[in-house]
Amino acid sequence: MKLATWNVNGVRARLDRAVGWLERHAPDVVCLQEIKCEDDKFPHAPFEALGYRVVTCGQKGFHGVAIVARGELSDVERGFGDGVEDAQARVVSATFAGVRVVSVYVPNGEAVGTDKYAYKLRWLERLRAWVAPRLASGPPLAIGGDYNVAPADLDVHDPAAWAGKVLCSEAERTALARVIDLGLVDVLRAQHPGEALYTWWDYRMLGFPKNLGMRIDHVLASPALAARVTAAWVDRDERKGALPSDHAPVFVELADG
DNA sequence: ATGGCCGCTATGAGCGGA
Repeated sequence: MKLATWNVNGVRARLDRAVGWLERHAPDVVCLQEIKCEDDKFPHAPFEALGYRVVTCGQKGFHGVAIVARGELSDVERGFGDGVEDAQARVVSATFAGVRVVSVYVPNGEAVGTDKYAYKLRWLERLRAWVAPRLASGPPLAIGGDYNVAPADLDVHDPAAWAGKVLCSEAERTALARVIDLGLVDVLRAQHPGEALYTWWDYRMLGFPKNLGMRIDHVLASPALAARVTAAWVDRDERKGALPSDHAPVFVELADG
């Protein structure tokens, strides 16, 4: 099974690229982030024409996540269901081919010390609380998404410049580590230890040509699923050319379970 | 060349992203 996660930065604005990308790579299941539309505005027809089904958790204008798969998506869950009042659409889950697939869009956090930063840290704690019981029992988990956290300095093109800043601060790294330390595996890092790999490059300042990137998009897998990983890579080619997203997709290849 | 922000909105300027 080929799984991918991609912050598409507007599924309508990126429709041609997204369709071409699906045709070329034929992933079995994709976690999308920043669809930037309400559920009924998602362009279902071109996805269905390629044989995909789509579940969304969207909102107007901002954020929004989806799962796209070549087959049935069951037990769809939108949000955390934790009783917290939260108008932002940032998580959707569904079971596909025996795997609990989760698409997450962790808040950006704006800057350390802001209200949005505090919301980000709370959100990561809510994610931890959501994951814990689902890791203890149930189908294997694949949590793909834009986590907006570079886990280590290796994941940052200029660690000194970014030290203590949003995406790299200790509190964010600790909050993400608390999720991972439940027993998940950062699949891309596990497949490429010690290698500087990035998934996002700023549109400004020649970020991509100069490779001024960060690794903030991750696939976290439960142990049983991590054991099935045969390869993981960043699709840097998708960041090239006309009108790209500022994020590149991450692919994971899984052996049959 | 992999190129100088982009997508969104009760748009046409301002906000948010990371």
